[in-house]
Amino acid sequence: MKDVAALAGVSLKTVSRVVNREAGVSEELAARVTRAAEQLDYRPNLTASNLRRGDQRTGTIGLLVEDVANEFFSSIHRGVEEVARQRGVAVIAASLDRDPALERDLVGAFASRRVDGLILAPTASDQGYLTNEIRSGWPIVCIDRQTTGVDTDSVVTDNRAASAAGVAHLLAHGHRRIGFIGGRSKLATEQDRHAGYIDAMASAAAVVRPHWVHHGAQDSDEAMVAALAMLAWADSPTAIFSGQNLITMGTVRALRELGLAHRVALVGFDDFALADLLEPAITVVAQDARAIGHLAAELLFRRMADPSRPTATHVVPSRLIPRGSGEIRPE
Amino acid sequence: MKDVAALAGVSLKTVSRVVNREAGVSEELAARVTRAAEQLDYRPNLTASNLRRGDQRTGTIGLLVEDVANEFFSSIHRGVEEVARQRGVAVIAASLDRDPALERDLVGAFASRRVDGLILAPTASDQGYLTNEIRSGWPIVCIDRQTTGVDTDSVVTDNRAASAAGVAHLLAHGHRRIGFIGGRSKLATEQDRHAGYIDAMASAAAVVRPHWVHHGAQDSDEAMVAALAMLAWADSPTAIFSGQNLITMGTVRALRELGLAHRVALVGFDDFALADLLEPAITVVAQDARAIGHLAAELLFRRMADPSRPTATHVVPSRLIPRGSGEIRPE
DNA sequence: GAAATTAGCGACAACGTTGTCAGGGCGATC
DNA sequence: GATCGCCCTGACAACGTTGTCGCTAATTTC
Repeated sequence: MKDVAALAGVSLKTVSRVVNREAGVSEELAARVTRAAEQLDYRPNLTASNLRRGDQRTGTIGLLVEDVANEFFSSIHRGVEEVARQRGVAVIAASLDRDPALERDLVGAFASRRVDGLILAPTASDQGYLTNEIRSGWPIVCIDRQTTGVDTDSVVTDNRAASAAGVAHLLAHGHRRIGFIGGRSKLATEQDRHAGYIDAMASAAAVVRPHWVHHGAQDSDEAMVAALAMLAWADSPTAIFSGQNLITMGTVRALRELGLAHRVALVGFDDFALADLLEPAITVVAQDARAIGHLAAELLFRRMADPSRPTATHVVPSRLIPRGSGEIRPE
Repeated sequence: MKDVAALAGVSLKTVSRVVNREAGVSEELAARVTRAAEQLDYRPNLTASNLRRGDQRTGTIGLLVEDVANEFFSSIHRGVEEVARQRGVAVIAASLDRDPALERDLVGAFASRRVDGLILAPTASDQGYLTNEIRSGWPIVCIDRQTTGVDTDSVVTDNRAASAAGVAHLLAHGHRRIGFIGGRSKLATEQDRHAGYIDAMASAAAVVRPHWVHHGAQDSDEAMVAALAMLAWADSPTAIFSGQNLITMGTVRALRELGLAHRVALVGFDDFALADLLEPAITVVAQDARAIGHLAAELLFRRMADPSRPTATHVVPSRLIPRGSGEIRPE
């Protein structure tokens, strides 16, 4: 900028005015400055600008999710990005890998970077460490799971009801022996989905045997192993409800391996690409990930504009998409 | 920081020293400062720090890809993130949606943010606009496609050879009438994959009819329409080679719809989740997206450390994974 | 015991930008 | 012809840090 000012023969401030399109610069001067800037290939330094500017905005928001490569979260990312782009705001994303310590570290790192706001899919069991940040007015929106211990805006699915609906669908097709395969049981989403399963089973007066329930499947492979084990019992389930997209995929693998894909029913939480092309096609309880991203970002910007507005929890609808695997009847 | 200094009764510089763990502060003082910082919930301002620091590093790198929600690119993102995290560097990602104007805009935006380096999957047909940035020493690594018009490090697949191998696989299984469905023909990747198709056909002296070749499928749906049209001809192809993951999915849909999934062979470029669970399972020419992300990030950091090193193009291997759809023989 | 070294700390300037305010020029008004 | 007001423009300080250097007091060295 100094160089531009020198080349155009004007003061720093005038260059600043031209760059920011402020009123009050004669056309002639503005043209001269613009020419000089182009000639020197000048790029304004946004970080310095943000430092000096009153509002302290960095034009950056943070997004912390379980894994940016997971279809569900990458779709959320996309949704967030779309809203942010309209406002010229950049998105920094990172993966937490269900590691609570990492969550705290990355939140700290984002705070140091002064991101203007944070969209967080919490993985730690308690977000008490956020208390100070929130009190200081740092805008935070939680997605997928709610925070515990602090009060933030959040965008969630009614996991319990959605899960109960999925299980009820299986019950309605005549199943009584229904298994549940879930992820890390410390996560609230996980617990809610399990609770929904229990709810549905209870309201149908269906018995739940311990070996029909598996918690803690971390990925597709672990889910497959769990499903294989579950299906090895003499009184094995005639239907399975799986708590998450990767788990559903693992379960499909297990059913295939055992040649049971057309005999054991399956309903999965979360939709995924190609679910409709599998044989049988997979019935799922679907969340609209991109819409979640949109909404979360909108809420974040609304809170940034007005930090004092009361926090709210938005429950986005989920819907059951029957495709075949969930409509298999018990033999 | 001022407040911390005041509370601890020391100078700003001392606080700075403690925060950065510089030597030369007595234990007692350091403890006092640390306590004060905690009490005030102080977070260092990284942007100010970077501004002042000599090296002008923001601890941020940019990643520009076609779509962060596309499995191929989100896996790359993940790979980049893993390398960046080790160094305490954050990743800003954005989607270009194959829009050249957007590419220029976002590159400019990232330049203004002073990201320390850029990983770019080019979508514009010419990156001449980058000349100045590169000359000024801005580290850039290109992935997926090479830049044209400027000289950068790049990480690419040998699209032409890989594509030829895929088509040769079909030829080896007795096919002569092989179709090609590709994406936007302006993209270099696209052209190379098409060229590979032509190469393989030519070296087998197989005829290529114009209506067996479709360019410009932008998404899964368009690919499906193209495949349906292609398969409607009297001399329709007995096998199809598809140029990208979304296109493969659309083609699968078309084959299903026509009841040809087990009669028309299919080999796709790019692997995707569940490809092995489809019926038939889909034979693909697979790139290791995460490895591409790793390598690109490593190269970027190497260039950041030594801007003068000569640029190089790294060709990552791709491999053909036979799964069933590519081994169907013509009737 | 004096000189030299070292450890510990602070004052000040600077990074690249913008907000504030003051000043110069010029036409309009009385 | 003096005064007022307006339009441009520039000087300066400030944003939150850290690099440089200088100062004091304690420790070591001869």
